[in-house]
Amino acid sequence: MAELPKHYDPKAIEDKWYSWWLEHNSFHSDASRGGEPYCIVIPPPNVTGILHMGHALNNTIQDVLTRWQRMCGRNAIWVPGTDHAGIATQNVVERALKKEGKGRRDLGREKFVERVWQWREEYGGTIIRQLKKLGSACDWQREHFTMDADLSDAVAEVFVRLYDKGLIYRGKYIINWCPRCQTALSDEESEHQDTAGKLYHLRYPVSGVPGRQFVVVATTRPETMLGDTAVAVNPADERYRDLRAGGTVTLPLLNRTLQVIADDYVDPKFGTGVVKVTPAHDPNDYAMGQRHSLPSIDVMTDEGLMNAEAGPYAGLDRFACRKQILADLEAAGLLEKIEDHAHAVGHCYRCHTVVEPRLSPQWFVRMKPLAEPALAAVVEGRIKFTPDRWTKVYTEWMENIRDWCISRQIWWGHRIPVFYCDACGHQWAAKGQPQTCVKCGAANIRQDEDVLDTWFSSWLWPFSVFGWPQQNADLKFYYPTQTLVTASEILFFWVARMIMAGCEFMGDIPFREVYIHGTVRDDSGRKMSKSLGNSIDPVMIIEKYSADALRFSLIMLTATGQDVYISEDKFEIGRNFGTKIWNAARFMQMQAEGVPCSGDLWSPDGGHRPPLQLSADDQHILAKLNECIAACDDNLAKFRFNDYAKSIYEFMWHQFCDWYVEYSKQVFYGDDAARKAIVLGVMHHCLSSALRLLHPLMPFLTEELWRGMAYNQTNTEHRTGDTRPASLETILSAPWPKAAAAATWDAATVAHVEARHELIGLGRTLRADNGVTPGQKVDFIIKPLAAEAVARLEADRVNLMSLLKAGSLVIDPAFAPTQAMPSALTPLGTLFMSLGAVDVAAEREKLAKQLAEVERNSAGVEAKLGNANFVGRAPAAVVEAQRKLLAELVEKRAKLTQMLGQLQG
RNA sequence: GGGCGAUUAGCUCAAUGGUAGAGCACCUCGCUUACACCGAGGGUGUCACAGGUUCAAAUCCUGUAUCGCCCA
Repeated sequence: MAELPKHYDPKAIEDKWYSWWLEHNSFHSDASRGGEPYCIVIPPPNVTGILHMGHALNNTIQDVLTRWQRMCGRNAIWVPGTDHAGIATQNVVERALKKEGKGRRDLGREKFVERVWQWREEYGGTIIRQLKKLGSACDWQREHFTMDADLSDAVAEVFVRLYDKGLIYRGKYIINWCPRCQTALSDEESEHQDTAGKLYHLRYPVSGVPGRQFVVVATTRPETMLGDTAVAVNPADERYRDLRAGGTVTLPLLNRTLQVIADDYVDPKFGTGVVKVTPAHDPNDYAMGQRHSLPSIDVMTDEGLMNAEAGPYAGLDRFACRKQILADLEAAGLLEKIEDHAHAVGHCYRCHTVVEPRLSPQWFVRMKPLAEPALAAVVEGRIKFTPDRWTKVYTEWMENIRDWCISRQIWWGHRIPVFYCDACGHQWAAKGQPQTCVKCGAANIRQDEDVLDTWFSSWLWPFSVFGWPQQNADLKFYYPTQTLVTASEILFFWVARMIMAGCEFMGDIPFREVYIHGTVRDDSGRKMSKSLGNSIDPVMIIEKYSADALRFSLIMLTATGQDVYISEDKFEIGRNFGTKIWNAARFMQMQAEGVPCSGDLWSPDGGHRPPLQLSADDQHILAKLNECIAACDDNLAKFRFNDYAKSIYEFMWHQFCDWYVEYSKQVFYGDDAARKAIVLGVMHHCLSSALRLLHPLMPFLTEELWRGMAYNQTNTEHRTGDTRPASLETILSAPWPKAAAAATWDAATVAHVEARHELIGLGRTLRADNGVTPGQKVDFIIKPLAAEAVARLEADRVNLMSLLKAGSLVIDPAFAPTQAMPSALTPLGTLFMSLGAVDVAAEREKLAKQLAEVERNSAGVEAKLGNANFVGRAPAAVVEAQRKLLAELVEKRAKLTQMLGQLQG
């Protein structure tokens, strides 16, 4: 191939390979191919969505898992799609209509829904395009949308089943109402925000009780007083015995007579011990209303304006009404006081409008019976959460689960499949579009106006995407799926409900493991959000740094399950790493000219062919590669993605580039052709393995180099146990490297190389400490520790001289310095640096400092070993390690003392 | 009010009872024919605080403080 350019240019490459993968259907999985399935279903992003960093992280993780498992030989599939995001999408289209001066009611239901579909056709593909930019290896042939006909059929099927089972009911309850979206929300969709509010103490006039002119009630929402139908006290509260005996309490402003009730719910210690009761606007008050048969008066309209029940306040906005009421009460001398009061106020999760608790007829799912098996699945360990702490959060929620409000007063979504007969009053649920009443046959039937919560389709996702309720081969093969990757925000919304749906409709869990990652935050810890203006656009990062860099950096920074703090400069990590690998490959390419070696000389079981003479450094890098493979396997299996990224980073950058490439230069600059071929072979083995290990994380760069280095033609490894035809054409289907079973290296040799690296490091420190510039050559002498080290060090001579930039190197067991020389104790012996003039005082100071350190350490170890309890109770291996350490320290101490003595003399 | 996290180098985080580490940032030197998106060298951290368990605690237990999240 042509020589690689000096800098990796991802722009030219990422789109090219993604198109190639799509053209060759590389991401497609087919159940009929068999094998062991590995399946992930994507958390479907909103069709209105645009990619943010949370998506980037979430989808990178799924992509890593899918690509990894595919390379391991499993029949891996990642099923993509979007959800119809009922409220959000309707909002978007309504905003567009508003610009035309129209509302949805001007169009009518049918035309409006048409208009939404139109919008979806035009703009709904944005996030999918962005996922592709990111490199997501989704099986796009199986892309689904929750409003598609087959998924809609699943929704209707589920509704009818639950309805017929009595698990869906309609009733008038207090629900969370968003006056802006004009629909009910589920409890989960009402987000509580801590708010610095006020507690208003209101005086309600009392008559018929001697000595009592009024009672004082406290409220955070004074406007709801217009709907009060009672005041309540605790039955044990002696203070209000007189009031309960027969007084009359009048609601100010409206002059309504209020009942006085006694209920255990009332906390005598809160405020005055008297509370106002507004059954139509507060869940607790509603419960009291039920217990005491109180009337409920709804005082607001759908828009959050006061209605006719509010008398003179009718037509006012609820917050304007609050102001007016306070002013009027004040004027009447009925406002006792206002206190600061911090409380949590519900906000609409879509538009952030303050939610109004309101009595309203809605559809609900009875959750208890569904929750039981779903709870058991997790408690019994059939589904495992990572990190484990989410198990408890899940358990708590499931044990205290409340019924799910599933009806929404919007038009975009699955219309509730309940029909009413106006002739006989019959009500029933059915799929399709019945024309007549199933009971009396009358034709004047109508369908419920409401649509279902979007999550009512999402909770079916793990099986609806495979065609359920149809029973087919896909469903059988892929379900249950393996891994679900998600953020904690939707644990209740989605994860818990999917488990319930899986258990109920499939009779089996939807996935075996759930990995919950953290939230992406800016570098000062704030959640990234459009309104804060602190979000970093992943697409911009891809443009600037490449998708590979975005992916690598994000994963590198994400500690398991912890939140991620990012700023733009963090993406340099991935970009720089990509360039580093690119240049290592370039170096190999330059050296390969005229060297008769290409491709991979190793088979996956660790044996190499033909038999090769491996140098100490060859063995060392192979051992490090083996460690790296094992670390990647282990970390990926445990969802420790950052450690997986770090394993490859450390291997490629520090082991391969810093040491092995530097070692190889001596071989390539020499004239031993056989040695060159072996070194090049080792390098190819390392690079082709590392590229595969890295592929799940940096798919584009690794594909480019896989082919650029011709591994698609020369790599001879074959996957074992894979049902697919072995293909090396794309790295995507190349076999995952295997840690060698039988080592091809000698442990003592590997340890020697480690020790030599340490020696070189110490030598470089000597140079730097003594002001020797990097280019300047200087003479070194090694006094080896043991006789056996001499031969090894002699063999290392060229390498040592090169890496130490030595003018000369003497290896002499009998060496005794005749003058002051900078020196260092290394694991292989004492290293001396020969300089004309030496700052003796500075050298002594340095040695004295080292000696003090060694003495401090050895004293500590000696104390430990002198402690009978330690020797008696600590594990033998720990004690042994301490003994060995002490021996080393003692020897070091002797050496340092001797060297200090020599300096003195 | 209840629950869950976090608190380790300037920043972001590892260390899973046995001598506290990495990346980034920063400083010094170097454009040595893979790479300046680079190389070499440079870390004196009351492991938030206070008790306890243990031969041994950043790690386990109990409390306290601060910050964050979830649920009422």
